[in-house]
Amino acid sequence: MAMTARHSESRYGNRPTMKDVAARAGVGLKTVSRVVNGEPGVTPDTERRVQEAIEALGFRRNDSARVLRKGRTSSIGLVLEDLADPFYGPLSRAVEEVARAHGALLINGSSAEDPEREQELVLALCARRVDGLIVIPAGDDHRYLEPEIKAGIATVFVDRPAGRVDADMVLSDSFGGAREGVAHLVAHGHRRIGFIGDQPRIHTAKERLRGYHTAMTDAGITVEDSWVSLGSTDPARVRAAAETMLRGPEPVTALFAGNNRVTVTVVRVLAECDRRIALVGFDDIELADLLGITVISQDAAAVGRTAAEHLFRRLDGADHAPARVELATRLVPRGSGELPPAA
Amino acid sequence: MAMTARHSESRYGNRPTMKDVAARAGVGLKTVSRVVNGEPGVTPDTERRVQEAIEALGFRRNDSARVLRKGRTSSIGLVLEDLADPFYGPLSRAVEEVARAHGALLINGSSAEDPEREQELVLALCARRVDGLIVIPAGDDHRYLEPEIKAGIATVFVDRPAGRVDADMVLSDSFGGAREGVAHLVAHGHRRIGFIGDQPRIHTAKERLRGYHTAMTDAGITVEDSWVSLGSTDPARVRAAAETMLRGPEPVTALFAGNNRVTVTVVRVLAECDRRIALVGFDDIELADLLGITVISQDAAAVGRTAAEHLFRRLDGADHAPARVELATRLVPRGSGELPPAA
DNA sequence: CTCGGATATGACAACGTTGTCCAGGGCCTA
DNA sequence: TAGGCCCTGGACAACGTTGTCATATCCGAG
Repeated sequence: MAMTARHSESRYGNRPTMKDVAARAGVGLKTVSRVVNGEPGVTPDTERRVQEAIEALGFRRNDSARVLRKGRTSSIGLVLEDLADPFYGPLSRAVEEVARAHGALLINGSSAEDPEREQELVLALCARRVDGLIVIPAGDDHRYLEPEIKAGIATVFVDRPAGRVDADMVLSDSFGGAREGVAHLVAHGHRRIGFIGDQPRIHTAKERLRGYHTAMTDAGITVEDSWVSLGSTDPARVRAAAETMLRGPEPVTALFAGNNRVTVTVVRVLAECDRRIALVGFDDIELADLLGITVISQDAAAVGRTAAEHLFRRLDGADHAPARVELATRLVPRGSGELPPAA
Repeated sequence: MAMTARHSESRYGNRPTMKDVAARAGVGLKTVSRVVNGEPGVTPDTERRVQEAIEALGFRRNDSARVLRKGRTSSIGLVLEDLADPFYGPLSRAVEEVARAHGALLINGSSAEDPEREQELVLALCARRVDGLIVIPAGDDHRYLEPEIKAGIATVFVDRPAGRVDADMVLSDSFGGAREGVAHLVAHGHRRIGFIGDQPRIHTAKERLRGYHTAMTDAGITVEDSWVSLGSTDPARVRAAAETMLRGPEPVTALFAGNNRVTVTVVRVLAECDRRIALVGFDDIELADLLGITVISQDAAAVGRTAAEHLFRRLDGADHAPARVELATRLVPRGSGELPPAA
């Protein structure tokens, strides 16, 4: 007898509608709506009958229809680079918590750092009429969002600035953080300091590189080309870059890693290295305290929370000019950044 | 001149509809629909006119209305415990990739291990008529999902079995993994082995505890009550538990940590400890290789991918009885689990 | 020249909900 | 008892899209 079902011809597998509930309870359609939405003006007795019918039929309101009528989806979209990256998990969770406090659901998507995929995702979210968008840009041209923003989809850009579009942004102080980290190495006696970063088309990567250069210049050090490596954060490439810098007659005595993925690979390389090389990494990492890795820490959860709060302030009607918030980073000394230059 | 806007009275901030596009292009409503959906039967010339109108007005199809008509949302819901947990990031990302391959978006929510919040989230997703659901259960009674499942929302439970409901499940072999890990410690000469786990109402926690007991019994060891600690994974509690087990006249010589959060805290405690205590943890952790932590590893991405593939197979019409898949775990020896008992 | 048939297009209903508005009935007051 | 008011409940339109079906147009064959 384990057959039947699944040959239903109607959508939603024949879900009951308010009309069905109304028929069963012997009341009008609108009365069901009132009960479902907790609106006043229904006698306890009627309400009970309606509730029973709802229960019996397994009715659940169809939010698609509701949205169509009301014009608000109570959902926001978050487009980031990669949910699997330990930096974005807490960020996303923080956004979710704020959304929840405002009764909204969160739809997220990973752009995989691909501008085209970013656009595709963002526009899909717009088609669903999310109330707001939080975007960690992969591309650098967001003019495609102009009609959407004009049409009322509140948008906040995070971590990297929006391209060619005027909107709210929440950033971390990449420049200042990198500068501080490199200066920290300088203060511990290093002069030949390597920098391994992400692709320079990424804003944060560029800013961190700039921080590195500024700190070096401030210290009166001329940066040699071989000390800088930019490109993908693919472990193989980072490993090769690090090994190159550590070889040769004049190897670097310290490294600055441009983000968490770079740091992880560099730590692995250094673990196999006989000399003691100093290291400061951008972004904190779980267990970095136990490994004694000095980092420039940015609070991912705070970034997410700030962005989401901005977003909902907009949704609640805030009407000021687009703002740009920059969150400070924090140097967390744990040992690796305080090593003196190896002989 | 930076005023105006934002006083629009209509919903969606006055977004143009197909009707508007039709009027502007001088064609019928349905023709616009055809163009937007790439349906055949439109002259190139007409299509061009419609495209221009779309461009000029900044039209974007309203998917809410579309969903109402078509009955499919092309979105799936994922309810997990905490997106910020490094175990769930990759899992969620894997689900997203599969969804993307099927043209669906992913809505996720964190239950924070609260059954009530789980139910609230799940039902909100059902109200939005997600096509399918992937749930990492917080509660142990999912009968509330019965009407939804009956109504056609495909559901796959992950990591922990569903409560009192017949549905697809994708689990890791918690029992076998824990048993293997504890046996590994036994094989290295340990007999007084502590177990620190999560709340026993969580299925995986219970299974891992069972694996521990089985391995101990298999080795002919009688477990003392003081060797086992179950409860929240709050660092303070775990720390206290570990410290207690390591104190006293007959301290444990090895610890088995029930999940990644417990492991992290235990590693911290052991780092402050003068004796060398062996450790095996359930779940892998970033950089665990560098710290030499032996773990029972489960592939979060594989779990997510498997679950999502099951889900879409259902959505594509698979009609077999609910299946239960159990994924194997893998012991990864890295040093901490191979330490001999301290004197 | 006519007819069959393909092709392009539009009119209209329907999806399930909510907002507006009106009707009926009970109750209070004058 | 009439008049008015409040309270409850229902009929109906609208939200923006898609499916169905009818119509207009055009082509080629007979």
